[in-house]
Amino acid sequence: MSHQLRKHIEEVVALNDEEYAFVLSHFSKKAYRKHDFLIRRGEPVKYCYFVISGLLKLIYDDADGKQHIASFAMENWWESDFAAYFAQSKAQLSLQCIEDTHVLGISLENYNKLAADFSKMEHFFLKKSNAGHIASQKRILSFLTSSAKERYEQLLKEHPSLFQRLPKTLLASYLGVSRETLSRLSS
Amino acid sequence: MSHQLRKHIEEVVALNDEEYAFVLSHFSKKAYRKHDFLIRRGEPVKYCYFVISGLLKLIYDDADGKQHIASFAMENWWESDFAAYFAQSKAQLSLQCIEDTHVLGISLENYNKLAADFSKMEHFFLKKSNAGHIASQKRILSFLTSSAKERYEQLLKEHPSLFQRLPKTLLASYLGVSRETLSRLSS
DNA sequence: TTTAGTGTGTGACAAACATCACAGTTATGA
DNA sequence: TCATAACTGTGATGTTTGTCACACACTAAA
Repeated sequence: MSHQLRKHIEEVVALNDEEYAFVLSHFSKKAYRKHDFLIRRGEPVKYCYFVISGLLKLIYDDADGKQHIASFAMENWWESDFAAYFAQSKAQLSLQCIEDTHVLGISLENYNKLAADFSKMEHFFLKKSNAGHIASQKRILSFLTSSAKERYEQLLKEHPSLFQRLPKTLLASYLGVSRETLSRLSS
Repeated sequence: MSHQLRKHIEEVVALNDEEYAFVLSHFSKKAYRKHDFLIRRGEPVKYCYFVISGLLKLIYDDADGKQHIASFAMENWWESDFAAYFAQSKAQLSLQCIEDTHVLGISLENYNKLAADFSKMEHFFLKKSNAGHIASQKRILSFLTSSAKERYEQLLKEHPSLFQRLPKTLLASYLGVSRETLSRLSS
C-alpha cells in the first residue's frame, strides 16, 4: 500500500523504517473517484501528488474551449501544476481522474521542510526533477522532429497499455492532433 | 567575470567568499569560438555548462539531415545534453556556438560531489532543475495549444533580442516550422 | 425498454504548412 | 577587392492536418 512510496524512493536512496515513517508523515493520503478534480484551474495548488493507483490527466483548457493533455499520470508518477505549486499561485492547469485514484499529497511547506531537514530526500527530489526535465525535453524533440504519425507509433511502442486504458480522444489530445486524424493514422 | 556565477547562485542561496571559492573550484573555465562544438553527437558528454557570455544552440540532427533546435543557451543559462550527461552515455544532441562563448563546465563527478558535500548547492540545483522542468512543460503546452503564428508572436514578445541575434533559419527550427513559413508569418 | 451520453470511424472540404525553385541581399574571408 | 557563402523573401504546388457533418456502436441510468 504505502510500501509503494518507500519502494519508489528506495530506487534512489535507501531508507530505514524510522526514516520512512518520517518521510511518510509529511504526506496525506487521499482517494478520488473517476471525474473528480485534484487541481482545478483558477484555484490554489496545495499539493504535489504521488500516484499510488489509478490514472490522471493534466489538462489545459484553451480559449476556444478545447482541452489539451499536458500529461498523464499513472502509478508511481509525480504530478501537479508545478508552476503554480512552486510559485504558490493559481492553477493554469487542471488535474482530473480518468479512473478511481489513490494518491499521497505533499504540501509545498512539507516539501521544503522535508528537503531541508533530510538531505536524502533533497537528493531524491533532485534526481526525480532531473529525470522529469529530461523526459520533457524528449517530448519537445518529438514535436520538433516527428510527424503526427511518428509520434503515434512511438507512443504505441512505449506505452501500449495506454491504448487500452484511454479513449482515443485523449490520446489524440496528448499527441497534439485531432481525434479524426488519429483515427486515420491507425489504419 | 566569474562573479557572474556567484551572483547567479546567490539569487537562490547566500554564499560567503570561502563558500564561493569552494563552489568555483569544481568548475573549469573554457572559451570557444563561433561554430565550435562543446558537445558532439556520438561522443561522451563530460560537462554541464554555465554560460558566462555568448550564445549556444542545442541541436538534434534527424535522419534526413535536418537540424532541429532543442534549445538556445545564453548568459546565465545552464546547458548540456542532460540525458547523456546524467547517464554518462553518448550524446544524442550537439551543443554548438552561435557566437564566441565563455562557459564554466562542471563534470558529473564534481556535480555529485558538490551536491553531496554542500547542501546549499544541492538546494540550488534542485531549484534550477524544477525551474527547467517548468519551462519545458510550458514549451510543450505551446506546441499543443498554439499555431506556428502564435508561437512566433509569443517568442517575439518574450525574447525580442533573439530576433536580432539569430538568423531566421534557427528561429524557425526552434519554433518547429520551415524557414519559408516563418518568413511569411512575419508579414 | 427508452433515452441520453460517450466513443469511434469516415467522407468532403478548407486551412495550415512543407517543399522546391529562384532571385536579391548582406557577410565573410582570401 | 573580389569571390563565395550565408541569409532572406516570395511564388507555385502538393501534402498534412483540422473542421464539419453524419452514422453507428456501446454504455449507463430512469
